[in-house]
Amino acid sequence: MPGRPPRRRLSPEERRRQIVAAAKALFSGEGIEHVSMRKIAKEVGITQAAIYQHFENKEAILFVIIEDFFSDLLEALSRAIESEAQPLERLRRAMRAYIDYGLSHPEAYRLVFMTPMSGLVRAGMAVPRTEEAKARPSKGSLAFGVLDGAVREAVNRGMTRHGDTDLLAEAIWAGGHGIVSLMITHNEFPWTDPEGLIDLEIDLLFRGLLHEGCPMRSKMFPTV
Amino acid sequence: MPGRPPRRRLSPEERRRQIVAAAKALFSGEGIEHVSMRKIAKEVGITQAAIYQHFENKEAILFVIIEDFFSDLLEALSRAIESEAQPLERLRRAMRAYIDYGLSHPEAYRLVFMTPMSGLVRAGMAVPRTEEAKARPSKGSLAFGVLDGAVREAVNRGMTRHGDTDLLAEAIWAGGHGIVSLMITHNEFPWTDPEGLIDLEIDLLFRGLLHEGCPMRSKMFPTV
DNA sequence: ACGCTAAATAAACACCGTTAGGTAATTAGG
DNA sequence: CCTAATTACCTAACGGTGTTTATTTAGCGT
Repeated sequence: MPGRPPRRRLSPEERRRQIVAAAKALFSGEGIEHVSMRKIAKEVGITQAAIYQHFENKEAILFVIIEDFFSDLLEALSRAIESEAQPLERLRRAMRAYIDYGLSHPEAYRLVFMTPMSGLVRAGMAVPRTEEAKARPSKGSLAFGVLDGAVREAVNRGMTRHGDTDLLAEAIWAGGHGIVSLMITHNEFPWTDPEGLIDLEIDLLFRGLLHEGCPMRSKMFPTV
Repeated sequence: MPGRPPRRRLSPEERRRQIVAAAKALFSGEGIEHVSMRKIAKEVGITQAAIYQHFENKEAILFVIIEDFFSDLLEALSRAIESEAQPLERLRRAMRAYIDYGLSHPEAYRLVFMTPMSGLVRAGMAVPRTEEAKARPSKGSLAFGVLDGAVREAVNRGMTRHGDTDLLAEAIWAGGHGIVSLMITHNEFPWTDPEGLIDLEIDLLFRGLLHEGCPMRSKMFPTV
């Protein structure tokens, strides 16, 4: 009978890489719920307890995944707007890129934006408004900054109906998030037209549901 | 030493009520993650295994909670629009009621609308479009129907920029969901003005981000 | 070649959802 | 009223989870 394979010692850096890689694989494969320390360890070829030599706990592994998520998101957003000068089109492309990125990374998106306290706060996404975030901006806050910046451009040029940039950026973000979140959670829902829904959501946020001049009682822009 | 307290047998109906009540209490108290069969059982005063006499599994308990959630949501939406005739104001009130209800039941909302496959599909919310849902509408599909109906009124009266009622209802829903979902998950996020954000989101969906006549390249309403 | 550091291990803890099988309380039938 | 059937409930266990402790041992520096 073969004795168990000889214990191999790897450099901490290499093992960390392996562990994160295995976690990511299980992650996007079977979904966040089914990523366990034991499965990660088996994938890597070590015992579950060995992981704790390299990560304080499970959260610490997920934290790395979250950071990578924000890093890739930032790159996707930046690439989406880089070759465009018109502010509104920049904003539209940023939203579209955000939605596309979210929908193509559903498990990570769920972890970051749909799990209490896992993403934003801990990864320090926190809109670049706090002093701390302004000093050492995280990839997350930079990602939000892309959206925020696009909105700011439009506001500064007097293109918008409303002037509070911060509030507008949050509202725009919420709209995009609503689409991503809903389609991820209920991907079996009988959506009439997913692609059309995305376009309509963006258009609604930009142009509104109503015909121009259609009167409506509204707290922010009372017409009636 | 006192022998263990005598075993008390209750009627299945009464026990079911107790179990669901205990689950709901733990639910909104400690959050969905920390609701376990053992804790429910301890709260009720029975052993964990006894629960399986009344519910097939944990999901079955959550299912009852989901049904109640939809039932209460439907009532909240109905009450919000009952004394209003103007279509747009009915729609606005329905959205506001949806958001308020979600934010005041964060744990249940998370379970229903932010957990894969738990809510809509299984509770049969499924927009009242499928034949099955039209025949025996669930509380969930009726709740969506309130939103759907309000949108339909506005569309029928030619008040809207776009004519696809189904798509519009989904987009409006996504917008409201975005707010609720984001504020629930990131309730520690430095929102500049939560109340203002809700109003702005609704106004954005109705009136749009842009000044009237502000040109923008758009897939749905090209102006440039 | 030796000794030290630390990566890896084995074993255990407390928790989870769920199941099998035995006990006993309630109820139906005679 | 006594018996028999039903079934609510319990005890014990299984395999899973994250994590901790004590121990072994690989690999590097002297």
